[in-house]
Amino acid sequence: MSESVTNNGHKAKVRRDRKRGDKGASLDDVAKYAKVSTATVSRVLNTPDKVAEKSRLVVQAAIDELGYIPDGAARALASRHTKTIGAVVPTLDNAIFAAGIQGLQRRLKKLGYTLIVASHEYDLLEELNEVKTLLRHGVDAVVLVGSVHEPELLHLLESKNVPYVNCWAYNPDSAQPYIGFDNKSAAKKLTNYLLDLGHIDFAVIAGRTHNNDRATDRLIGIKEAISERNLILPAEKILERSYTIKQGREAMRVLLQGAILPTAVICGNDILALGALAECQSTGIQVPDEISITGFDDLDISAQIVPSLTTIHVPLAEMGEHAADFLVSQINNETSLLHTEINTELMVRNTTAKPRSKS
Amino acid sequence: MSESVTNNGHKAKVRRDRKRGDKGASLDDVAKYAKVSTATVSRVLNTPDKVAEKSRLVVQAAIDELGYIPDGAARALASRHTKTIGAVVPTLDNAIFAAGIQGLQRRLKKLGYTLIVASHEYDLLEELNEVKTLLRHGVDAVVLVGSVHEPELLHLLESKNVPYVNCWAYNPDSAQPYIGFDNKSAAKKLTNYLLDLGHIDFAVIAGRTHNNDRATDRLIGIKEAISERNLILPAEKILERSYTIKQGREAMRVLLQGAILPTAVICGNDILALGALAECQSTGIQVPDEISITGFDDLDISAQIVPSLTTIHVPLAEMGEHAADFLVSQINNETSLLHTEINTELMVRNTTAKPRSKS
DNA sequence: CCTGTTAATGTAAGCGCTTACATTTAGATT
DNA sequence: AATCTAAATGTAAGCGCTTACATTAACAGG
Repeated sequence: MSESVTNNGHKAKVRRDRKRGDKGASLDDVAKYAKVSTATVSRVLNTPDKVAEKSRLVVQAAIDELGYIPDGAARALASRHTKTIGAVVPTLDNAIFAAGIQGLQRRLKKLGYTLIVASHEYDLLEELNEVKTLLRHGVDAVVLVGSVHEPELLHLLESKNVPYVNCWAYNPDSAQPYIGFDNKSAAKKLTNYLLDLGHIDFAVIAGRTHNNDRATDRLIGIKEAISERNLILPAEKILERSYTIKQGREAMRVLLQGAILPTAVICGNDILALGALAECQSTGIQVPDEISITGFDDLDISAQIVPSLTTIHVPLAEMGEHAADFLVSQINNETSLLHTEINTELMVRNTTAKPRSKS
Repeated sequence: MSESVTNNGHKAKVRRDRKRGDKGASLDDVAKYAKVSTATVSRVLNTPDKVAEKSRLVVQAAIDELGYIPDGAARALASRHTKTIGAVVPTLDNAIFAAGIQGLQRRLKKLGYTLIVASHEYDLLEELNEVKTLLRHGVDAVVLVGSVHEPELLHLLESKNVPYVNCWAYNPDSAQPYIGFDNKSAAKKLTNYLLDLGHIDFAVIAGRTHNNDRATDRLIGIKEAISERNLILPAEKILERSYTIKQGREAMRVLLQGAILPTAVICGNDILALGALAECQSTGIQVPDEISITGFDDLDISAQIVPSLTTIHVPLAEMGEHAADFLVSQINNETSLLHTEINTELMVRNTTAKPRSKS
């Protein structure tokens, strides 16, 4: 007897740690329990209407009884899809991305998909890396932000046949899918409103435009609107800053030290505008009496703050939902519109007014 | 000839859509290309030091050449782990969660893990569902928010042997792992500061406490501090609101209509405080001269706004990083501290002052 | 030159599912 | 009752990896 112990001991040790048992039941277990084939169990999971009601009930009972949870990896390997979609955004720190993601996620959940979000901190190479990671995880589709990416990124996606869509921007002339809004024309709309009020002396606190088409387009829109009225926006009145309140304040501080004060300060987004506003408040500058300030994005806080912020409203949740629908239909090989424009709206509030009369 | 066309046509049609080819190269392809076995390729991917440098180079070249990207599903199925971690938070709309997630994600990325975030909108059943979804996707570990969950949730996690940790709260007496901060004592610290200033008439705009241990603990801390000074906080001076600026404003409006005005309004978080502040500003009430206001969380904006907000600072990124480390060490069966407290800090700023002198 | 030892590599058995195809069953039609 | 058709179910071959174990190579010591 004692001799066999050694051997058995060895055998027993083999493969003990990674056996089912700590994990739950498998589809096989369910099949046995319900006395049907694995195929039938799989069918009640995936195509219940192809199964007779009687056996569907038996199987369902077995599933509940055993607390069976399907193994996503096995399912993905066999079916070639993960029911997972990836999104790569610049950052989650900015509410504008968080809001879009929220809408995307909500819709995706309804459609039976899970979202994986990654951020690249405004680094295009990092964006590419994140997409590779997502691909490694087998995402069925990808949502991207804006139109500027590493060339390799789209090649990769296309060569792997993974659907994708660009969001937060809009370009109907592109061969790539877009679901978003026209940053340039929205910025133009805003600027024209200010021009119509009679403003002439502008300053801009723009977001960083490097590798950021949204920030770039907004700035272009502003410039275009101004030059179309034959007015001039001096280069030194255009400040580029990162999207933080602190930077917004700092930029406004710089502006207030200038020889000639602007009557209107157009900010790249609400965060910068909130910073600019705060700086005015702490310096005792009256907004909008002395200076008008505008934002872009319409954050929740923008409508509530005093004075409330004139800005551009963007229905981001809606955008996310459209993106979800688009991608899922792509996955299912259905046809869908390549370009969907989300409409922006100018929200006129209390940080803007006619320019102070020249004294 | 023409007769065979029919048959071939049929055969050819079978399995055309879902073959590799649209997908990239497989590990087998790499092995063939490099003239080594699949095992060797797998080893250079997972345990490169177990492979001779010579063949490692050859394999690496093959991988680059073919643009090989491993199939996560297959890898997960064979290895029993997905290199994926799930987080279920109440919402991403609240910057406090976004910030913690950011820290978590950053660290996880460094450790070679991918984060999947889900939100449950303060619905415990939904939280359970999300965890189930995560489990279906095979996450290796889960991060949870707070200490109140469906009982089934923890059973599930434990029965599947999936490591988890509660964050954004702290309970050293629990048998469950916690990485977070003590909401109650932080709130107490804040309240004591106000008491030390001489405040007597308090009002509280709390977050919804139902199923929310963080909001509950904060409220308890406030109450305790006040009653320890033998003062009274009337029930009608405690308002519960959702975490939105709008609700904060509305609550403050209610408070301002009361017969006897509070000299200090303690808010459940910065969002509510910002709303309360906005309402005061629009009503012409001076903060902090007439009313002191406090928040909790220390959002970026809170330090920049005018007047800047007195609040509790919480190093959320740090918390996320600790959570990442903890979970990964759990996955690797290393031992680690069950409880890690993240220290909060009282940020005294400009929305608080001594109470107005009674006239 | 042989043997022992270790390092490197290869072989092949799954991991837990899905699904094409085969088979059985049930129901309809004559 | 015999035949046909469609619905339900079963069988079993993978999906693309990892890894235990087997085999071979490399090299040291005698």
